[in-house]
Amino acid sequence: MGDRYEQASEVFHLLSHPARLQILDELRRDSACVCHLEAVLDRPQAYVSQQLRVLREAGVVSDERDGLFVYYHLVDEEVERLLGETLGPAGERREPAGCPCPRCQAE
Amino acid sequence: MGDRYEQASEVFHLLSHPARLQILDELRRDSACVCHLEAVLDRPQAYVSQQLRVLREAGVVSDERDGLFVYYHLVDEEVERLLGETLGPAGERREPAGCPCPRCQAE
DNA sequence: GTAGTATATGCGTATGAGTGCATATCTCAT
DNA sequence: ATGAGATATGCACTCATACGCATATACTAC
Repeated sequence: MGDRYEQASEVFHLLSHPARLQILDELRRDSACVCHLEAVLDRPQAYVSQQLRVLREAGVVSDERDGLFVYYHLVDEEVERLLGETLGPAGERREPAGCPCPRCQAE
Repeated sequence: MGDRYEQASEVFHLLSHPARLQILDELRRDSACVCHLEAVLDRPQAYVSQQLRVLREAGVVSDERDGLFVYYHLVDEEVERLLGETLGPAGERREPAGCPCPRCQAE
């Protein structure tokens, strides 16, 4: 079937967006809560949540609640390889100022 | 700068489209004329030409005229690697019925 | 020149994606 | 139960994109 290309194009569509790309790049370093991503991207919380929803519904990230915070993980290996191909190896985890989650507070 | 993600997302955007993806997949097997792609995709000529323009203006394919026919080549190595990553190794070149170019006519 | 074939371009339209904003939901603490 | 912080959802608006179609251009043969 030709919808092999349909399927593949959907994966690329997820990556064809700067904010989503940055989120995924951050998540491949380490899982992170929404407030962490909000601080790194410097975008409103609702905006980050919406992009996370797109990624979640596509199945490339998973969410895990811990008290007030929700931690997101990158779970798609193909996406991880594609990120490595175009962005190079994952960098260091950054601890942005203004993120209240316990992980970022433990400087 | 953060527009590293901007740049990368543009590459992914090109690939986030079934028809363009199929064109690029065909071109990584071998260069091909428009009528070849038109036959493989089973789409109107104008449609194929428009997608080729997008790819050409993005610099991932080049065009080379030979008489009546224009042959397109895949020239972007990163795109070639990304295609290999998600579509697997390139398959055999197909010679579709209904393509008048000399290459396809030499069965 | 004309005719015919291959390819490119321009334009109109409709559908969907991206984004902002208000608000709802969940959880914990008091 | 109330309040506060973290996250999710719903809705509306705008703008880009995909696509179809008519037409223009480029080349060849006669």
